[in-house]
Amino acid sequence: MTAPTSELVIKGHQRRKAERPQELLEAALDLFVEKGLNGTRTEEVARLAGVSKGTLYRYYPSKDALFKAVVRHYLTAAMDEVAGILDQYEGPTPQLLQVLAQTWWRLVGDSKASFLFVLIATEAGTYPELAQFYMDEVMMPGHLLLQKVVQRGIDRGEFHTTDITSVVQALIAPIYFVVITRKCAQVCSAPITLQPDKFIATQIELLTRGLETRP
Amino acid sequence: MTAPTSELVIKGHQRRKAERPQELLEAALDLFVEKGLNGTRTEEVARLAGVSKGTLYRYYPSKDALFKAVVRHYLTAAMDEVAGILDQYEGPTPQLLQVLAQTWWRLVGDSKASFLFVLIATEAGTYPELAQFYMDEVMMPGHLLLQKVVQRGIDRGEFHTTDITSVVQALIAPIYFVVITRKCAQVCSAPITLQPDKFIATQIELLTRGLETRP
Amino acid sequence: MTAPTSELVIKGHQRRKAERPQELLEAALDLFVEKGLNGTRTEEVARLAGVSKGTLYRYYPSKDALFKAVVRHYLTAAMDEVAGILDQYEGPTPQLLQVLAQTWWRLVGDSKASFLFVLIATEAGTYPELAQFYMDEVMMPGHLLLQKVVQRGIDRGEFHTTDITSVVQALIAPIYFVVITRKCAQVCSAPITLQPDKFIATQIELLTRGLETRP
Amino acid sequence: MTAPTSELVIKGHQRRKAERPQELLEAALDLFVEKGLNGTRTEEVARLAGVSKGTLYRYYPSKDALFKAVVRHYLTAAMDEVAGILDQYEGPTPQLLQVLAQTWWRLVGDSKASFLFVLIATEAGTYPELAQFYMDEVMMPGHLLLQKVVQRGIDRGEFHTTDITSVVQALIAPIYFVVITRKCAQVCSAPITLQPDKFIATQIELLTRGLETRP
DNA sequence: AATGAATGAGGTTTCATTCAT
DNA sequence: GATGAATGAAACCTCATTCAT
Repeated sequence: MTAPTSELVIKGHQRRKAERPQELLEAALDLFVEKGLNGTRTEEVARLAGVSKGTLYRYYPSKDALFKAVVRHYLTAAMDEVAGILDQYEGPTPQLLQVLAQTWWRLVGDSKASFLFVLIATEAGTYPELAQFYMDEVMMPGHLLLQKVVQRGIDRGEFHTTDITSVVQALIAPIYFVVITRKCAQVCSAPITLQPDKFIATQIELLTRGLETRP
Repeated sequence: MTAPTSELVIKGHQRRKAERPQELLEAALDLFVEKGLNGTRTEEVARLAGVSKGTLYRYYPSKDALFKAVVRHYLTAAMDEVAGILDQYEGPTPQLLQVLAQTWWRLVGDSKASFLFVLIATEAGTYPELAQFYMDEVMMPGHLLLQKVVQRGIDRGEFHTTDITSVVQALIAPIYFVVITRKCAQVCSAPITLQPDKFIATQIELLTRGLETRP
Repeated sequence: MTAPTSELVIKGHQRRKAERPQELLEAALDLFVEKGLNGTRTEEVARLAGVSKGTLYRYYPSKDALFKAVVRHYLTAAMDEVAGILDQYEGPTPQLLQVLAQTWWRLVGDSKASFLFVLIATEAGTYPELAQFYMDEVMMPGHLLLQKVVQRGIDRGEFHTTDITSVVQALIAPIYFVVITRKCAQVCSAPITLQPDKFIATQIELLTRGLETRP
Repeated sequence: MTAPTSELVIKGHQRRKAERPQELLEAALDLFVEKGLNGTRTEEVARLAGVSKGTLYRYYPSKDALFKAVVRHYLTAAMDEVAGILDQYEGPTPQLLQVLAQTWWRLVGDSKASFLFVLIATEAGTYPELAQFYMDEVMMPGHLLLQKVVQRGIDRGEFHTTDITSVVQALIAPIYFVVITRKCAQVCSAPITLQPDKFIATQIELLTRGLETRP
């Protein structure tokens, strides 16, 4: 029989407080994905998280800050995890690519957060600072990561010399497609039905096959 | 020697008036693409078109109506033209697909209007009626059209039996990619440089080759 | 019988429009004086001017801009007029000082606008930019003007050599007193009753007498 | 050798607690003077005093109450001390006036608290109850006190018969000037430099000389 | 028909005050 | 008693839409 740790005795206000940021980020992600950045009202985020307007502003001092926190929480963290795999992996690059893609898909692609990828494209004009933030924190690191992977394959003689940019594009393109298609299907009677797992698997297979050096 | 038609004598005020709707739609498209639906102010549309707010509302009684008119003008018309090709075309389906894709690309894909395709995904939550309108007027007809084409290829024995939905998806995916990438490049220092013509050509080639029946 | 000038035919919207800025500035001055800068709500200014919130913002894009316009309209203009007298005056400096003081009193001191002089002292911490604006546009020019006058008296041998700053202070001090006393009297049962005309006349007399060179 | 009084054993928490009200009043005065009543946030007062918001509200149940406490602590107490001098003083009235003025200046005029005198003028409209409180607790007693002094001088044949109100005004006017000038100098590049001690001394000298009966 | 002045609902953000811990 | 999380009434400001001229 052990004494309760300090964590276990937290309850009421304290317990709520510890969970607030997470709850608010979840609510914000849901609404940003559903209604866009401009279309989401801060009060609605608060209500969805079960708190009042004022509480939201206690944790995130502005809508911009809230968006940045959402991006950091749902994307940057995942990017770092994916990058960590690259540093430690020892095996052949085609397999590495598979692992990276699957990890990314599991962490981001297969969740609402993936919609942030498209969101920024339409809201960039209204929120230029956030667009730049997104580019700096997510897009640039992502591209650098993918470039390193492809370069690794070329250096090890596993990939034939090719245009690295094209490969990066080919890796990103299906993401946009899945994201947008999924969103359209939610909003209205969808003419398209998509099986994301199957779709993404096919894309990766095509790509890695195309990249491999052949006798 | 022919008498001047009524069209030819229109000038000055009259001429301006006849061009107003067109100029307003151009301005609206520019701004919707740049700032999104929610982020575009009607006054700015009017100013960009060189008229006053009141004049805008004389032609289009609301922002929603303006958006619908933009969609009809830039997308529905193009869709009809593409559909017209299908009805008249007599040759082999692979060539038909090429012609359709090129026509669509020339009319829509290679212009600002293509961004509407992505725009609706982020604004759908805020303007559900417009989202439904877009689905009914653009997306559904587009898919039906493409399905008819693929079915035609199968019926004529030119395409091997396949999942029609997959083909439609494969035709649409590169569009999203080009649109989003182009937008990101406008807003900030883009890590990606894209040559749309080359990109789209490659995609179509891959697709049609994959669809052909082989010995 | 003359044709009506274009001014006379202005009516309705147009007529109102021409008067709006003036009416808004009057309302703003009234409320700034009554409740301070921070205590005045923009909506109240609009209502007092007989218009809606939106109309206020059509003419003055922010509360700060409104305050600056009030200062320019009620103080800067008066300062310029006072300065104009200095440039043209040819007579003895003691008389010039009398004329300047009386003019200033008539234009500013004897109106609500004089309270702006004190207002800025308490609101400076909350609106530092406006405080600086006030210093640059009103206080500095005022002091320079007064310094020039005193210097003129010394140069012409009418005033004995003295500390110019002290004279400027002595000219300004009674203004503050009158302004604050008047305000206190408005708010509550005043223990002080003030006759501004008599008070200011006495102050000026004392000052000019003290400045004159004597045999 | 004396037993330790209860005061001497208070320390740590106890000692802190006993000083809380004083520390809170100091913080409140600092901020009221810097930012005005409306511009000061209660949380900032608490933070400057080194306690939490809740603690502030434990001692002073509202912002109004806090302001009243500040006024009582910094002004009413000083007024009482000054009034005490009047009751005990036996010497000639001109000297009494000098002592009173110097005492007041040392206790209030030469400290931040003197700014409260001007503060109320701009905030009166927003906080009418506080304005009335200030009038009742500070201004009225002050005027009555001064009136009594002047009356004493007249009754004893030391002052020539004169308008008592004018004397009271003449005593108060330089206070306003010093307070406002000092504040302006803090906020921005001040065109005026003031030596308060010298200024106030000159004022008093002028006044007392003017009041004395002459042969 | 064209203009742009006017409106007011609604959005983001602040802050005095309360109260569970 | 002390804390600071939570509240929600306002405050500033925007902008789609109307309508007198």
